[in-house]
Amino acid sequence: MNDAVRPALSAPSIDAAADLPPGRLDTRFLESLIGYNARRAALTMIGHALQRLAPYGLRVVDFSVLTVIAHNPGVTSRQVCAALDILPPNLVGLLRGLEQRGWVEKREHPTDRRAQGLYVTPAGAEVQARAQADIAAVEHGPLTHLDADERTTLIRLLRKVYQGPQA
Amino acid sequence: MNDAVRPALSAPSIDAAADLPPGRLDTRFLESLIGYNARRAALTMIGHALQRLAPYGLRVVDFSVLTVIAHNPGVTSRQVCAALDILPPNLVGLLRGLEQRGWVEKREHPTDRRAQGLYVTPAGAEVQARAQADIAAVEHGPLTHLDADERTTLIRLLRKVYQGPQA
DNA sequence: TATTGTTATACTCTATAACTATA
DNA sequence: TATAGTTATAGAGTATAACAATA
Repeated sequence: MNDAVRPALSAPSIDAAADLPPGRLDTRFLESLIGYNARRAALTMIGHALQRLAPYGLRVVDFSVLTVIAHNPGVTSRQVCAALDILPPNLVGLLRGLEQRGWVEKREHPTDRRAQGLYVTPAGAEVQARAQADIAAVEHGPLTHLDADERTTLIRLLRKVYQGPQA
Repeated sequence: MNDAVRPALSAPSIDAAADLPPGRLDTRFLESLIGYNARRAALTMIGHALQRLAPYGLRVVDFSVLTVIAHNPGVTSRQVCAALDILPPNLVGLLRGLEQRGWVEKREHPTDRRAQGLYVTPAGAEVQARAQADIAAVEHGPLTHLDADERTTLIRLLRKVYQGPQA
């Protein structure tokens, strides 16, 4: 997000949409698109999450990785990559950061000596649980501007978009 | 609904989520979030748009800029930046590309000699109109997995998320 | 021969500082 | 003093190629 979102003083648009408030541009086509609106809503909600995670020194991607490991003890790097759509080379640095803070540790995999099992430490589990509670609070809080039914409907429709009708 | 949050296990049990299909990870918390689902839906729809725009040599951001200019003749750079949340230095290259292809041109601003009015050329208007039709086709086509009512509801709820209840 | 984790690296996208010419 | 457009550049995010160890 950036701050360059101040409407300009005058609207030099000559003949654009006459039924729009003066000073505002006609962006109605873009605003009619699912992708455009979904992206803006995602950026808004991710911005809220960002603020809630900042006290823990976590970015959204760090929290996602930490959460997947916390909920799937012994998971491998490749599995985390597949679940979160992260490329393996880019996960290395993320894991290194979580390891250095003592929140994640690698142990040898029980059956495959190439792989490593990922686990959260007690400290990591604590941080993840608190962060998850904070994220859940903002998700169900007034910042979403949605009641419970609307949230349910919204998520159902979004899943339909990216998973198909069978979702 | 499904607000029950998974307990954070730190014990090294391999199969954490016994009620999940084997081989799949537990990502249920992330999947309960508006931001996560909105981002995935946005990436899906933007991917579709990407494919439709490729024949014109347009990326999504190029199409967005071209569309705003086409629908708002004489608009200034700063207004485009504000409308699309693009930082002014990053718009320069985008406009240069559209100018070099003969789709956009700058004229002097009628009242402010610092500014420039942006206009689409006839060729630019043609490309924009065709691209917009293609985008609209995929938007209302079977790839969205939504009927008209669902699309309307989805967009209304997404706007509520990022614009507030008054939207 | 294929896969896991890794390094190095390139490419893209986004953000900041600073300049010029106008207002 | 503030704003429009621009340059240069820094930083984050994302992508590909290739390697050693293991399957």
